[in-house]
Amino acid sequence: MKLTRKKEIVVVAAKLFKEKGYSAVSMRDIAQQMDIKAASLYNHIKGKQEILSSLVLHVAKEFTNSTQTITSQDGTALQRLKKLIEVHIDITVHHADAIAALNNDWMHLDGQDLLDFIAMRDQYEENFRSIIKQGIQEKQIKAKEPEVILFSILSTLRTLYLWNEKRGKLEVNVLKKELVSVLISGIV
Amino acid sequence: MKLTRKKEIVVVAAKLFKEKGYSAVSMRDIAQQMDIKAASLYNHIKGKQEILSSLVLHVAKEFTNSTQTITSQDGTALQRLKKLIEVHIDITVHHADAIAALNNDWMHLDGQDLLDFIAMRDQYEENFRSIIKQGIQEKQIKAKEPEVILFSILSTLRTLYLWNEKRGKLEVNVLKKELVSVLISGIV
DNA sequence: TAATCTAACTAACAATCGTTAGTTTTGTAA
DNA sequence: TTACAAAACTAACGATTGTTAGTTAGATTA
Repeated sequence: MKLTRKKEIVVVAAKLFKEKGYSAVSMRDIAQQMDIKAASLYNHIKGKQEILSSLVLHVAKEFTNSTQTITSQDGTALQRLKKLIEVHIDITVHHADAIAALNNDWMHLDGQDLLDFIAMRDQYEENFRSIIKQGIQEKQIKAKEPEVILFSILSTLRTLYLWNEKRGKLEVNVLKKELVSVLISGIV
Repeated sequence: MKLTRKKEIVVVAAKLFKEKGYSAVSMRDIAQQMDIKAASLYNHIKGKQEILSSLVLHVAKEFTNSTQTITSQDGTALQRLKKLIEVHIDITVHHADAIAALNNDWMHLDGQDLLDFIAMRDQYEENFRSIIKQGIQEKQIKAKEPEVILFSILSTLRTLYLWNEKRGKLEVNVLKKELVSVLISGIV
């Protein structure tokens, strides 16, 4: 497998992107972190853009697939919502750095990659929205503004990558249970 | 007042920073948006860093002051929490672009500005945390992991600047009421 | 009118950017 | 040992970066 070295670059780059953003990280920064020279990176990747798109599109696909699966399976809206939150937590825990790029650096994708990303993002959001609307229709969810509910839950899930570091001793299953409870039942 | 032109630069820059991030926006980009040349910007500002720090520190102070006021006034934890959410919405609506920089570009501050920002951010978070702990102690808030509650509410508020655009016809007072309800009482 | 100030300009700087070309080292298989 | 491929290297490129110096046009003040 030639994948080893390339993936290593992507992983190292992701960590740097998370701290300073795509534009503020130079190829020389990435190379230095790997104890090689910048030019050597080009033995393994086509360019800086490829690092970003590997990173972002891969995890975006994971989100889209998971969400699609949940939407296609049957279950009540709340069951689906719970599953959605749990899946989101799982992906976040395993790809925290990539999610930073997905949240903050997607606009630096170009050409078809950018279009693909936006399409996936829209589809993901639409799936989420339909579950909430289903819940309101079935009267499982209190009929508030669906967009406010969508926004609140999605914001929390998307920012989770930042808090996962501080999660500390909080075990993943505990986090899932707590977060599902807070997001669905509130805090009072 | 000589402030006029400088503030204009800061406002224009904020809008660009919001879309591409601080590092991806050049002085020439900012100048072009104002129909002048990059060098002319330096008649009004010391440099790129000053734009960022004006932007970020100003709104950071506003958050810190508001939070400090709420914490020092008396009231139940839930009353304070509600007030906190409302204040956050007000500031967001009036300074959406600055908040983008505060969320995404603060790490590009340097020297004392960076230290000041981090201090304010920590203080803000600590005030928030103490209100939640107060609520748990007074049994107004269900005793879950306080950090999970803090994280959930703060994430939603901090990302609000992104959704404010799409808010559309949703009036500010409606948004306040809905968001307070969703964040505190949940959605079921 | 003359002097001053404001805010724009042109031109250029040193540094850094992503990237390419060509070369050398290193590890593995015949 | 020889041959080959993988992966590193040096050197350099054209473009862009933030910024400075010196100048000029237009408005305000003395």
